[in-house]
Amino acid sequence: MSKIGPLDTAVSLDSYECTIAVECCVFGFQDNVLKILLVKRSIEPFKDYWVLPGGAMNEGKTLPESIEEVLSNLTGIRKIALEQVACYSNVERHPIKRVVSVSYYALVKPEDYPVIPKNYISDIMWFEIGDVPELGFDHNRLLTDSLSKLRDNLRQNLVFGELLPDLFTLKELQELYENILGERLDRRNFRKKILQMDLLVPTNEKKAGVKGGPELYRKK
Amino acid sequence: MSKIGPLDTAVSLDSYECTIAVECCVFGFQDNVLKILLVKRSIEPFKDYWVLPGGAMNEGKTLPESIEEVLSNLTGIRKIALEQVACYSNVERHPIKRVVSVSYYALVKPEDYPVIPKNYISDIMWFEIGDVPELGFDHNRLLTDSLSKLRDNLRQNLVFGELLPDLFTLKELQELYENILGERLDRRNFRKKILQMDLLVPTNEKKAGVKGGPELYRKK
DNA sequence: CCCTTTCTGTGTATAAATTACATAGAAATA
DNA sequence: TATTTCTATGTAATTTATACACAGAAAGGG
Repeated sequence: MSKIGPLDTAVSLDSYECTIAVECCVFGFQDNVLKILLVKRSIEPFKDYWVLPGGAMNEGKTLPESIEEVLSNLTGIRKIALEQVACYSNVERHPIKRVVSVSYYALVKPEDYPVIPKNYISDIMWFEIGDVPELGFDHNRLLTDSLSKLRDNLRQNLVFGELLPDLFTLKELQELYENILGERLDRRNFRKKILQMDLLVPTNEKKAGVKGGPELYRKK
Repeated sequence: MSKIGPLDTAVSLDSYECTIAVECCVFGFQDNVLKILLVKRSIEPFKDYWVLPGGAMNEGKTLPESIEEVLSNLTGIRKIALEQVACYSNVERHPIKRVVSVSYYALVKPEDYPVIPKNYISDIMWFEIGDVPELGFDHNRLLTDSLSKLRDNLRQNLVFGELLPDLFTLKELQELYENILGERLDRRNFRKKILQMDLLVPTNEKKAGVKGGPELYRKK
């Protein structure tokens, strides 16, 4: 019976316990640029470093629920679609204690959540994806992995969550794609491909204030 | 400063701790069928249920290291390529205590690991993927998710780990693909596609005992 | 030993998907 | 009202994926 010894650990009540944290890459699209929400730590370790918003999993809550709680406290963000990315378990990834982190990403509209302070010195801020500084812990790695997963998802489906307003032009959607994928796309081919996915509905409304008077679309 | 309260949990030393388990879908290919290694529990909860091999993460070990330890104890399997699949955190997924599980999959050659007992009543056994019974905990779900991920990976790259012997024919490889993907493939188109991936090397050796005398290949 | 069976190995024609590319019309601005 | 800058659209070329048939080699049976 010793063969199944290791299995018992799944039930034994004195097994090693450890803090589980959730970290979330909150992506937003604003001023035609993909942005990421970061928070600045006010305590050690990594005091004054920017990191991904996150925190410990709470007793009686799942990981997504814990994320929602963290984000809700920080920004008022709630009920957003979360995508699980990966789990990080390196022993020395937290300098003080053992922490295993599970990362998620979320896609939101920054303008829906007034977390952007007026001044530039702040403990919570949207960063352009190209301007992300060195982050605390292994969070640059988490961000890279989340972005990869987002790109993969975007290439396959048409998932852009809450990144755009309800009504948007095809050009705005294309610019979102170009921003996330980091490559330029042909306008006509993009329109063709997106429209034949049959996930958008034209509204017959025109966007004012823009030359050409582009048509507005909405998600089906 | 209350805004960043939740963040502090990542460092506070009295945060909620919880058991972290790793579970592994060990896939093998034998007798031309995709199989999965299951173990039978000898203790409650889910006594006498089959489950995925797994166990608690150990102090000072990463999750992959913990998996390797579990598998090494069970089967002598070691140093295998693991792919992380997902993390499961439902509160009631373990009936006795809170356990968060991270699942992985691995691809091995069953014949390398003599875990198959002579008789059919056993605590560790390879199951054909179509004959998997109702498993303990939420392990049917974990298995489904792992299989999906394996299929996705197989469709994109040429990843079949240790599922085949060092030397194999293209037909054997094709049958592996067909088994995992659950669909039939055209022989000529499959050969064309696989060969132009430039990941196999022909050996000029012929497989004996098979009509037609097919050529053996090896992974580059 | 020969005949039959069953496997291997190969190429081409067709369809589908992707890419490249240019012009005419509408709205804004000066 | 002239100019600018955007929108909207179709087709040809290329690449990729799919469908499909026959000749030769090895094994097995009589």
